[in-house]
Formats: sequence, C-alpha cells, structure tokens
Amino acid sequence: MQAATTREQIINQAFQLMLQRGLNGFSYRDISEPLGIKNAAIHYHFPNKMDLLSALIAENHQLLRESTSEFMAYGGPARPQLEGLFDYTLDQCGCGRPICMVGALAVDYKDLSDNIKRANDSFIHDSLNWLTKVLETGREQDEFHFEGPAKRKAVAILATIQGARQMARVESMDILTSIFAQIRTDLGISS
Amino acid sequence: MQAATTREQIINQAFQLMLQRGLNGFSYRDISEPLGIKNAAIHYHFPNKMDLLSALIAENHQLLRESTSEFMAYGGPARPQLEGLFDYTLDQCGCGRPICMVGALAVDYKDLSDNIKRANDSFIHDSLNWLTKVLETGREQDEFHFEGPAKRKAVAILATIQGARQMARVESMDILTSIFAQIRTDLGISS
DNA sequence: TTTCCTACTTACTTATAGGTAAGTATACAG
DNA sequence: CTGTATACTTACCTATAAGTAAGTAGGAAA
Repeated sequence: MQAATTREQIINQAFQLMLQRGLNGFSYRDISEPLGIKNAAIHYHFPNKMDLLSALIAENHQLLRESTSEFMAYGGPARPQLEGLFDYTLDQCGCGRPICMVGALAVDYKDLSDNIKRANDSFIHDSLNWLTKVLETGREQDEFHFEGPAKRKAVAILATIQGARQMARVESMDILTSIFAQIRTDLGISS
Repeated sequence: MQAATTREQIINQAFQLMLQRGLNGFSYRDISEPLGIKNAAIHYHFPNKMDLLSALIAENHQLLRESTSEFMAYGGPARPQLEGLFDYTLDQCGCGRPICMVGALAVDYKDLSDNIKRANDSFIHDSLNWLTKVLETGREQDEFHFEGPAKRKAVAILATIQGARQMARVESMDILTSIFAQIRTDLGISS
C-alpha cells in the first residue's frame, strides 16, 4: 500500500467511488479531497472523465484477472471454479464495491464512448464464455445437473449474480449467500 | 393521452427518464423542455427532487398494481401468474423503461430519505411475498418443480429478472426471452 | 548552470444543477 | 366588480460540475 503514486491513488479512489455510486454519482472533488490533491491533478493524469473511466475499466479487467487466475483456468473440476466466482463476488461486496462495473455502466450506458462500450462488451463476453465452459464441463463430469443449453444457463446465472448484488445493496449482504445457495441447489449440488 | 394535466405530464416524463437514466441521470430541464414548460413549474408541483421521486415511486406502485391486478391475484393456477410477471417485464422494457425502479434507486440508495427507502423496501417485500406464494402453490399443484425453500427461490428469480434487465440494456432485449426460458426450464416447465 | 521535463497548484471559465421569490393570467366566489 | 386561489412564468441565486491556462517546484540531462 505504501509508496503508491498519485495516479494509482486516483484510480483506487475513483474505482471505489464508481462501484459505490456509479459514474454520475461522484465528482472530481470526491476523489481529490480525501487524497489531499487538487482537481487539476486528476485532469493532469486523465484529461477528461472518459479517460478516467477507461482507466477504471482497465483496472477492473486487471483486478479480475488477478483475483481469478487461480480458479478461472479452463479445464479441471468445475465446482471449485464456480465457487471461486461466488467467493470473488462476496469479496468485492465485502470490501466496499457493492455494484460491479457492468452494473455501474448500465445506467449511463447511453453516453458512453464506443471504445468503452466495446471494452465493456468484451468483458461480459469473456465472463460468459468462461462460465459457459465451466457449466459444460461440469455437466459432462457429472458435477452439475441442469437442463437447457449451457450458454443460456450461464447467461441466467450471471444475470442472477448481477441482480443479487443490486438487491444486496438494498437489503443486506446475507441475500448473496442465500441466492448462491439457490444457484447451487438449481445445479443439483448437494451441499 | 389527451387532456393530461401538467402534473401528470411531469410525472410521465420524469418516470420515463428515471427508468432510462436513474435518479442522477436527468435534470429538471430534461423534463420541462420537451413539455414546453419552465423548470419552476415542476418546483410548483414538486418543491424538491425528493418530492418528485416520491411521486414516481407512487406512480410505479400504481402502475404495477394496474398492470398486474389480473395475474397477481393470490390463488389459482401458478403458471399464468409467473408468465404475467415475465410479460410485464418485457412490456416495460419494450416501452422505453429498461431499468426497474428498484434498480434505478439501488445506485443512489445512500442519499435517499428514510421514507423513500421504506417505500422501496415495502415494494420489494410485496413482490417477494407474492412470488413466494406463487412458487409455493405452483409446487403444491405440481406445476413447478424445484428444490429448496420457496422464498429463497423467489429471491433468486427476482434477482435474475433484475439482472436480466440490466444485461438487456447492454446486450439486446432478446436476452430477456432467453433468460425467462431458462427460468422456466429450471422450474421443470416443459415448453 | 541552464534547460527541460514531470508533476503538480493556483486561479480561473463555462455550463448546469436544484431551488426561490416575486410577478401574472385565468377562473371562480361573493 | 372585487378579491382570492390556482397554475403557472420571469428573473434570479447559489452551489457545484467538468475543464483549462498559466505558473511553479524539483529533479535529471546537457
């Protein structure tokens, strides 16, 4: 944590704010004040808010890759990979990032630049392809039991997790555990 | 549509904006300009934005009650009630209301007044209780087949629908149909 | 030792947000 | 025909947003 550059501090602060309040829910002041810097310092590193947003999306990709590299590998037993996704989601919510990047962007989706939309899209499709593969192999290996195409099931589960995070904000984080339990049950997992 | 009062026009316009862009995503100007009135006219009917928001939440309750009175009755066959919920969701998304009120409020949840939080909470719990009942009776009547407590399943399904709407904004509305199909499949419904 | 680059700060600008106070047109009541 | 309530408009205010231009402190390079 020590010796973080101003640039890194800005990204960290903005990332936290973004995933708590959405793009329109925070200002440059909310970033600069707690860091003890001036607004213009942010503009120095990120000329406008879209540049900052790009950096946040990159940060999100990076963070996901780091946090998931162990369990997000293709192949092997499917169950721990799914559990890894659940744990990751719980971790994120637990450390003050209640909404995920996709959810935060969905509200302001109309005024996003094309390259940001593309980055977001590719993020979704990467996640989707990974989960589809996990479900497919899980079904082949008799770990999971479900009807319908694996891809469709993957979309449904991602949507469920997305919605679960939203509901957790309004209700409590317990709801996440409960919903994950139901997803397991629906996949025919005993415990 | 004819002879709508200014107050009604304001609510309609604001409702649409709210469910497209979220609370912080629109301004008084976005309401007044298309209606050909002045900002102060809005302040006359709704002194501040929270008053307007209260009216929008009431509108949302009202609309839901109207649109769902036929299928949201307790008792009777469960399947059409569930289908009613799916149709309602599709309708709302189809007529330019991509995010639901709960989703729109979730982002700005922190700066809502207590009575608005309460109104939102009670809305969620009403929906939840209704769906729980539908699932319970559906299971008793052998229409639905699922494991786990009905309430937990209801939470999971509502979360799925919530997330589905969010994903539909980014992807396309087809994803809704697909996710609903998977929910049916997971409930052991043939077609 | 001067020059230049990096990483900022100071001091603005412009736009827009929500909100208010005072004035006005219309309708209806007495 | 006078008053009063309703439903606004005009004209403002204050705060804050994103963004910019010019200045500066400190280190490295020539």
